[in-house]
Amino acid sequence: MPTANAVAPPRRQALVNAQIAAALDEMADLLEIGGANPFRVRAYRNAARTVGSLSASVHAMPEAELDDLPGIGADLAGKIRQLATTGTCDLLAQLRKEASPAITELLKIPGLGPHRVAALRKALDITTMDQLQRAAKDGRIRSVRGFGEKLEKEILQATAARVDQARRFKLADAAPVADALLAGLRAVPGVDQAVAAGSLRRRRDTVGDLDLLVTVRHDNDVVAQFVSQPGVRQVLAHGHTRGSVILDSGMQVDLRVVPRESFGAALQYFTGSKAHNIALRRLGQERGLKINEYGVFRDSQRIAGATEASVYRSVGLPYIEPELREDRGELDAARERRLPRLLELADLRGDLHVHTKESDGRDTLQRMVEAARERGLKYIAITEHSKRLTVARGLDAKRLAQQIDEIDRLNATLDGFTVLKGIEVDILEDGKLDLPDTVLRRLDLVVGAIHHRFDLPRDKQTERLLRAMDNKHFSLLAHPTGRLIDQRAPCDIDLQRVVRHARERGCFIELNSQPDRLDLIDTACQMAKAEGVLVSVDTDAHSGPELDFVRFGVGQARRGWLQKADVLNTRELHELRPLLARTMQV
DNA sequence: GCCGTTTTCGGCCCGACTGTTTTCAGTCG
Repeated sequence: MPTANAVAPPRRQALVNAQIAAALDEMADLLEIGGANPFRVRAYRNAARTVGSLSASVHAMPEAELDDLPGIGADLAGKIRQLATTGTCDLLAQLRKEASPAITELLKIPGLGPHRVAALRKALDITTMDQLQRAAKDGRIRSVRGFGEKLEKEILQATAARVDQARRFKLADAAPVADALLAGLRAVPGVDQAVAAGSLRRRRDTVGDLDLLVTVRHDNDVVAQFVSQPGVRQVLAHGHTRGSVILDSGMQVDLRVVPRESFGAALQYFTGSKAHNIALRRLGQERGLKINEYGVFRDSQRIAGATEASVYRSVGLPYIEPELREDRGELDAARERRLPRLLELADLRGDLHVHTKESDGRDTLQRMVEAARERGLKYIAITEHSKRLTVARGLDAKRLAQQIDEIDRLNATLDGFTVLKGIEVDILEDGKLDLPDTVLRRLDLVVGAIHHRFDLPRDKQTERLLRAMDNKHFSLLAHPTGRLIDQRAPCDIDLQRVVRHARERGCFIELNSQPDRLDLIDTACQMAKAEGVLVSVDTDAHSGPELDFVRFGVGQARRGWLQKADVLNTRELHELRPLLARTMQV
């Protein structure tokens, strides 16, 4: 993650949260390679994580407020302030001067940690990936104390295959792989339970590797079978209780085997996040308890571990949902008995962003209605693209008027289900909408979105969205940042300003459930909630089956602490209409 | 570098696996 490139000098010197976090991580890497106090290194990593998961912009925070953040004291607050305003800080500049910044890249090679990287620099003056590869080819690595032939060979392979590394997989791509592997594990004799843990269970938008957990009724060779199954490209580790492989797809899968009585402790442990677990174990420590993947222990006596709830209970806490386990305040909330009751799929009554064949969807209006009813929904909004988006056969005013009439006719035949009349109107570069008010005013809701000029500077892009919301017919801002996972970075916008403007104008913000969007992300959901703006969890479905994407949106919403009351489309239709009408009257 | 109903110093999460060793350090999750 931390690379020298991640903090390349931006146009203006100021850095946003993610860049500040990357800079802090880079300092941690450089300090670690330099042999600094490991706890000092940890302080920088903790600060990086804290800054990276903040929903508010560091840039706008006074130093005293920074100082109040957990794990950030006066010193780090000063460095963060310097990074935020000038783009660098004295320590970072000094560390980069002392060691080639490229040296942090070497930490990404499996098997190379800070000590070995430092040893290679000392013995062979290696500070870049190229130098490392050459040394491995020449057989010079093995001469360094602590290195051998095998490690040298692995380093050579890893440097050659670097393109394939550090890849993350979309949740929607990883989930079926996990399901198939789990089915295989359950078929192994002696296997009791097989479940997925890790970031998949926490419903992160992307998954770095799969963590699978198995309990066994009796001793068996489940790890041996796991590592030798078809589809495994490389075996990274193979022990009695743990196996680790890389699949042909490049995805890493880690398998852990624990006894049945440890299931809860192991599931808790391997679900993570790492930061959550560290904080939890610290709580245990304060009570004289040791928490590990086998249970909770007082001295050598085991006092909990069969269920996850028993682990949390041992430190005086209620059960914490996996999606919340990021060390973003959930432990405090648990202690104070104010954990949110998270949104559930069954809470949703409708979907406010749906396409049909009329623009770029694949199913007819009738088919989309049937698909929605089959899934227990009470309403959907048909929101085709507007005319600017010609590649999607966007509707002009005339075609939209025809669709409005068609929906009116259809609604007259429906019982217990309603089709809302909408549009996904393009927000033009100047913030105007792509269709005239004369037709927009006939709609139940106007969903607005950006589909071009993603590259505007922050001020202009933000203004563009604010102006769009100033239109009295505007209801809902769709996929607000426009990001596509692995393909397109989020637009540079001041999201907090956008959300506040939405509140003032009586508008709403979408959480788009398409697996490559998941936009808003979790921390942005938290921010919307804090600002009192309802989030609409929609699918943007382009076919009936895509309505099922909503489960990914619900996962992201749960990660954002959203409850039923925080979500617009949990409202029954009679509750929804006044909310939409209010936006239309502004 | 941070932090404190065991406070201003002395702590800071825990275990499996690997490779290079000959009892263990380093890495990883």
